[in-house]
Amino acid sequence: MDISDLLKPYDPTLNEPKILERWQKDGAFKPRGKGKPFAVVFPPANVTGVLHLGHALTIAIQDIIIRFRRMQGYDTLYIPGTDHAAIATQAKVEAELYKKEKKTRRDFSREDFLKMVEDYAANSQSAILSQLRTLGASCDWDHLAYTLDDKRSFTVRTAFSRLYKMGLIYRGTRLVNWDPKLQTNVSDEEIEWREEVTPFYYLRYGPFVIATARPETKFGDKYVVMHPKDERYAKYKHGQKIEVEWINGPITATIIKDDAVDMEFGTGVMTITPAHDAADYAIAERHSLDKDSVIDLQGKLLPIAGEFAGQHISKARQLIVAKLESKGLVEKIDEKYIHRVAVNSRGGGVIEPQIREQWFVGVNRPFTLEHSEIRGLEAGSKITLKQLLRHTVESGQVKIIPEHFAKTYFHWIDNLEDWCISRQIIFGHRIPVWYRDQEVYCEISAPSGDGWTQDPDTLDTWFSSALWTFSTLGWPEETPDFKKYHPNALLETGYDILFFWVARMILMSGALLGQLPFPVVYLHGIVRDPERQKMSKSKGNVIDPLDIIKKYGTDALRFALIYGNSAGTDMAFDEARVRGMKNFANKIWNIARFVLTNAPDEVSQKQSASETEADKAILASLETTIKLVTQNLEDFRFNEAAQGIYDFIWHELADKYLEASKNQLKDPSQAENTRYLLRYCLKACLRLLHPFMPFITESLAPLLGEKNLLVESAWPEK
RNA sequence: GGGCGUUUAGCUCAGUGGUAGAGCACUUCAUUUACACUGAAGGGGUCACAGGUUCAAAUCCUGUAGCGCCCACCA
Repeated sequence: MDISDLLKPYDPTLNEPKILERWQKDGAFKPRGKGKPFAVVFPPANVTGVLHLGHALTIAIQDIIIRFRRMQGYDTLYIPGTDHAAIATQAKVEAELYKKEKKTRRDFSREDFLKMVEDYAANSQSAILSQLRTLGASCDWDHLAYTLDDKRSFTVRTAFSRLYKMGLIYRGTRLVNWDPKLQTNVSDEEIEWREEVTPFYYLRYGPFVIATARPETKFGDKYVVMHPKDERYAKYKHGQKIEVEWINGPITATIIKDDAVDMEFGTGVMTITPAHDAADYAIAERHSLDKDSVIDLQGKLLPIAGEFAGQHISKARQLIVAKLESKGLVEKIDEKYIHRVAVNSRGGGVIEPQIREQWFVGVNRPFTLEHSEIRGLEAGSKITLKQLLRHTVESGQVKIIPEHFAKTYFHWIDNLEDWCISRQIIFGHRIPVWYRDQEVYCEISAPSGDGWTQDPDTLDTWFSSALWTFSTLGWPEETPDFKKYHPNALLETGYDILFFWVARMILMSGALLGQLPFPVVYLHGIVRDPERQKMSKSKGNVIDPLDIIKKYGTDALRFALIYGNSAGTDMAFDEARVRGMKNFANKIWNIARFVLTNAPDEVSQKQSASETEADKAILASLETTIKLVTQNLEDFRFNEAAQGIYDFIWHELADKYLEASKNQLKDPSQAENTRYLLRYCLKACLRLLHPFMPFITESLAPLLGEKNLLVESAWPEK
């Protein structure tokens, strides 16, 4: 390429693919093997679909950091990867299957269905990787990882069995969030609450009136609960038994006094359904009450419902209310009650809590930290995961940016319950536990001998992504990669997965390695649509980064996402801003045309005697800009770094110095030094701008005599 | 119910103690001589409101209001 190729205006769509090829051919993103290690993982993208603008922001920030540090001489490693996203992916395939062929997963064998999900995941993965490249992510593709590939699966089994032996993973029976649609349970974090207007029934229950939004669950209600201090019911004693006429005839009810009851709400009296409601379950636990199931795993009523047994709860409600009315048990109905319904946010159905035996990570169980590089936690000390999670952030060893998210993090820890990690879906890591009669065997691989059966459940997808900072580096092998790049240099991700992912990485790294996964967490905000709505397929407001790139180029998109956005703050996506940044790219292109036309060859520096005021001013301004950009990048203020380089290039170099140079070039005593400075400033700008706009800078660099790829060049010092 | 954030120019947002900023939009001039995806000049804000601290507050403190998010077992 030479100056005649600098057609006008700048066309990123022609230019960017060529640059991608050059980086690719050169292996430019591999760690150089010398310098201080600096590793960053790309948050493994779900193979449920393609990348969105949020990923583009992630890549823009991470790639700026990586390119900046690489130029500074660090041994950078940027690890790309994808996440199998267990439930979300399986739900998606099931939904498409039903839409296309009206079939469900139960119409196929486990193997055949799994094959379909895996094909879907593989397709999606190749699309994602191509997008990562298009967005300019300078990842080392040799380190590509997938949460469900063989190496990662081995890491997962190792982690599971070690945590099991440490007493941190246990099997327990308790109330879990059951999704009857997907036939699996999900963790508390995966639940989304939706408000719904529903009738609220006031029912006569012996001498009391109880209120409920869900009469279909009330068959087994044999405990009636009230607050111990409620004067209205003082004459009833805890444990007292009374006979009441109920849906299917008389039952014996027991009075329970518990201060969980809100005296102000409803009538101040309630009956409980411990097997299908978390609050009721907690009361039943406190008083050792029976927890009879009323609903089966498909959402149908059990024999306890008498004549209604076998009916689906969604259909049974009206019939039950009709019967209650015929028996005169309905006091009144409030038609406008607002009820909160729990829904599986991973494409599932309405949650129906069920008592089930599941696998948990116990966050309050003391364990011995065998090895520790975490300050304040001695090797051999006994702590709980909760304490570990709190300590790492509280002690400042994991610094969260912006700082206020640390408060959110602590708040979450304080309310944290054991993490339910087993799922009843088939796409994911099979739990490495085998049973034979009463024997339980937990190891990395199956036991020898006959008669063993493996636990049919799979793991929560976040279990494998929690290991990501080291599963990608070869752990449990003590690989050179692992020794060099763990802890990672920092973690960069969206604040929306602080609990799902960030906290659990701290947990796994601490418990298994006695290390922090990273010293810094930089959280970015959510990219919203121009009306500030969250983008989602169902709303139809998703903006595809590839469409934007086609119109304005990757450089412009990256710069627009960075410019004017601060850590942890949501942004409303504004196409006009991207257009503005495309203009900026064009500006640089034209600066280069001017410089190359007027100073086509390398010039050596003239002595300062011939320096003009403009010369001095531009050099001083360049020096300030280098300091400013460097400092802001080191302090994670990407927006200010971007603004600094933008202002210098456009308003100092172009608007002032280029204009001044037009006269200076006519003066023989100044011409040579001016040519030198034009080239010098532009070259410095290309380097400073490279992390932000890697494509246009890389393509201009050779025209100015840069011998090496800009990716591999040194960061400007002065 | 608990927690967190936010309110700055028409729009989208930076700015955290020292004379109010950017991008887009707008007005006037310049008409192609690196760039019209341009240049020069300019208009536009009592920085939500009320108190307080300070020589000095958009910035720190207290309170109020609007908006938003997260967490939570009101049946």
